[in-house]
Amino acid sequence: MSNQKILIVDDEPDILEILKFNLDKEGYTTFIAANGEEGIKVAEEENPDLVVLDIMMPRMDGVEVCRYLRQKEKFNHTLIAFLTARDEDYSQIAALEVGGDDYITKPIRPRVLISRIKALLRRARTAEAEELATVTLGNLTVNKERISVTKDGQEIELAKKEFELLSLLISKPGKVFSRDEIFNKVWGTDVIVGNRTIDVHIRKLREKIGDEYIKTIKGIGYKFEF
Amino acid sequence: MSNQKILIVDDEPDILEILKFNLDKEGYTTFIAANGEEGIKVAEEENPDLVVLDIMMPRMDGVEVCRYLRQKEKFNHTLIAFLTARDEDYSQIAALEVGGDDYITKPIRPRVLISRIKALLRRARTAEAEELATVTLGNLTVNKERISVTKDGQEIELAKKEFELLSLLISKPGKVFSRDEIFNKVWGTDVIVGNRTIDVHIRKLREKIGDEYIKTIKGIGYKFEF
DNA sequence: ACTTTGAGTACACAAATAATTAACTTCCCA
DNA sequence: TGGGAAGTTAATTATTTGTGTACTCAAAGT
Repeated sequence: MSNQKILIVDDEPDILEILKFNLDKEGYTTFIAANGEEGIKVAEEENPDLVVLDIMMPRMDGVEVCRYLRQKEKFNHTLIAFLTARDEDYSQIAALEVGGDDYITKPIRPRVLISRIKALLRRARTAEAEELATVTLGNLTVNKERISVTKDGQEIELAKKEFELLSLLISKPGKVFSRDEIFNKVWGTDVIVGNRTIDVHIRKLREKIGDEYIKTIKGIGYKFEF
Repeated sequence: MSNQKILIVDDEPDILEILKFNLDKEGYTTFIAANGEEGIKVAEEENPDLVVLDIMMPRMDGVEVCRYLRQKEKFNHTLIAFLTARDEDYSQIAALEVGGDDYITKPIRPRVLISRIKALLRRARTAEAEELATVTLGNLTVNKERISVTKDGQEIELAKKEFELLSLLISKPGKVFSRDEIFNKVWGTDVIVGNRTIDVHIRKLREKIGDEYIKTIKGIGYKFEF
């Protein structure tokens, strides 16, 4: 999962060079741009995972570039880090207001920069992995990795069968699962249980997450509905 | 881990002599060079841990030397400190841009210089190794290199298996690790142990670090939660 | 070489919690 | 309105985990 793309935008060639050199060496694919407009152009083309923006640039400064990028759907998950001279209080505030993920003060120490960048990307990567293991329907969130269900931010504890049952139903919201189907998927074909068993589990689920989600289709089965 | 090598590059023989004298006395192995080219030559030969570079030197100045060194893979982890006359603002900026780790203003006070250098070397030694090997969650800190766990600053001694188990769980806080997963990751696939073994280790861990961190997900496994 | 110590594991039983069943009741809808 | 399907509840059973104790083995200390 390496080979992540980083775009650096700065008007000082020296800095561009140093950063690119260091980041390339760390195994990242690095792009550079000497001003805001060019930065946006490259970003559009390359879809970097991280954009490092100098705040102070002639014509179009970093904050503006950031604002532009943040506006676009496709840069929603792009990380943005600002480079700012120490004590430029205003810049830092503006930078964070406009949706920056980090700011790094100049003078730059390559070593520090690298570790900051690594941390940023690492955090983003785990956050993303989490997102993938997660299904959200309305105010209910099911996380298969944590084996947990959250309702309005409140964690709800479910027993194993309850969780499996809910996972099944929520995997295709709106679809009606017949009792047989539920038996096969949750209990497996070789276990035989009484026919009230499902009901009891459904009831426990409803007790915990609320009655409004699981709907009974009489004579057929159940469906999850938001 | 003492006996670190320091290279000093300066065109003033007096300074070289004073610095070498002081650094030798501190137990460092000190090399000297009177100009940029020589500095590079010695650096290539001796692979010093720290290079102290005078910025103002005839022919090849400190910044150029630094740039050259930084370009080379083998000097990646070499610390570079600049010597600069006070108020040479430009130099300081260029120096740090080019990848310097510190700059020290002249006139030099040996005592101050030594402590700066010590601090630099200490930071480099610890920061780099430690930073990557350390995970902190709430008031628990796990250091994979030192195989130690700290709770509220108090070190807790863990046996190897206990430590491995904790490391695994803490590597993805919140994620539930199934018993199988734990067996595979901690014990390996080729060892077969009784099925109460995990429990016993979990209990010992909880005994040592407190019950509030490791949560049982019945029927599935365990997770670390802060 | 002999003891001591402690990690790691196994085992047996207790405790906790989950799953299932049984016995009802209630709810739809023909 | 009557009968089957689903809901409810408590009781029962099954499963899983926790815990004390004991054994083995290897490392450390003497």
